[in-house]
Amino acid sequence: MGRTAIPDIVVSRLPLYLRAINRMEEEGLEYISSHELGARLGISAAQIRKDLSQFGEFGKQGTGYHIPFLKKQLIRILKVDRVWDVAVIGAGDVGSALARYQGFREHGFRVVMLFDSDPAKIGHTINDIEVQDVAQMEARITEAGIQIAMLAVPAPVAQEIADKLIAAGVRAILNYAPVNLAVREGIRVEHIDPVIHLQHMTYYLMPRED
Amino acid sequence: MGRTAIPDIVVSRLPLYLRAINRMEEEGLEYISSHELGARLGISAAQIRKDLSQFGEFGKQGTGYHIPFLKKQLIRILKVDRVWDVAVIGAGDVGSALARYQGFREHGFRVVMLFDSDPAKIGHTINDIEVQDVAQMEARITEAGIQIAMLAVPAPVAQEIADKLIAAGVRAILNYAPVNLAVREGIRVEHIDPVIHLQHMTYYLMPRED
DNA sequence: TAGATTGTTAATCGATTAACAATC
DNA sequence: TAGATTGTTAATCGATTAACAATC
Repeated sequence: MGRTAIPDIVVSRLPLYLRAINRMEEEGLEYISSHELGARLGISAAQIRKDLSQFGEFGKQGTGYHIPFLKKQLIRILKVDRVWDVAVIGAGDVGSALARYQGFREHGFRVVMLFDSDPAKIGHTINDIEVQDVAQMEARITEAGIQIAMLAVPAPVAQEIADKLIAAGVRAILNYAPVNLAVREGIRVEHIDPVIHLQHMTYYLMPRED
Repeated sequence: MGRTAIPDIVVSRLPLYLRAINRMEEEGLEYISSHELGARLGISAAQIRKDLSQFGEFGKQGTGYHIPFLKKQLIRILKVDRVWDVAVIGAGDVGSALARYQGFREHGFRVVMLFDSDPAKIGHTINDIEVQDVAQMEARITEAGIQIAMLAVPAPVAQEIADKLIAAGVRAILNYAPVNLAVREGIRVEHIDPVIHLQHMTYYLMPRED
């Protein structure tokens, strides 16, 4: 039993396909070929067909993919055909922006808790979400059964808080702190760090001569 | 002439190596082996040695890599041995957080301009950076010779503004808007979108049964 | 029907890993 | 010297692309 697992690199492209498909649906398109979708994403048509065929036969010869149908399939595959509750840790600039961001809801996510250690912030409300004391974090996340956290705390405390999140049952962490988190098998961590992206790009830039 | 170019996937790992090396230097470590560095990053020792050897011989048999020396080399290779001026477009939650972020400076970047279209924001100051009218953007970026921009504007206007940035001489865009930008050859674009990461992770999560 | 495009197989390409001589 | 670890080559592994029969 059990077909061989889908390569993670394939899974990592599905959200990009979904985002593009959403956009095309907004534009009023009804069908899209692998070629057109690939052109938008800078990916080959063959790769898109191969990726999608891992999950089923979603297209039709001659006409391509029906956009509403493909959208539905991608949403189901990525398990965002429900709303996932998310906790945000850290109510600084980044954490506040995440708590306020309106784009989560329509893509399967809802920020339901926000934690900080600063007494000046605790009790205040951001986008109708009360800032709670991080000391309560483990208990509150455990009782709510939250599986996803976004970590926007200072680098020196990120590992310690990540450990507590995992102890509380969190299994996926989107980490905004510029540190590599050590986590046990089975815990997903992804990283957002603008400096990493900028340094990647400067490799290719030429210094201005002035 | 011209050796074959370094694969981009190798370049993309260098900032991660640099971040880890910075951390180790802070911890007071002096030497690091490819094995230890790999363990921290979840990368094989062989890959680290192979990656670094693309740029020179930075290690020593028996002892590994001298941390301050390797740091210096990575900084040079990534061209962050200078300070790059960066423009931020959009003074909403994300743009403001970027303008305030203190972590850029020590890694080679400095936010020097901030633009928005909202008259209520123009003229105000965020972290000593004046919010300027986006109508002035092209002129101001051109005259300052800025090559790097972070784009934190609403999705519907992102492409249009990206086109103007490129016309103004920008060659690297860190795009926070959830759209795929179409850019000509030679322009670097990288993407930060929390929804993409969250949807990647939910693929692997099991729904709570409750 | 003719044209277009899928899903899939085989070929190609590129990246990672294993292994080890060189050497600190 | 003995032990450790590099840089590099060859082997392996996996991902991407090309090609095409099937079919809408």
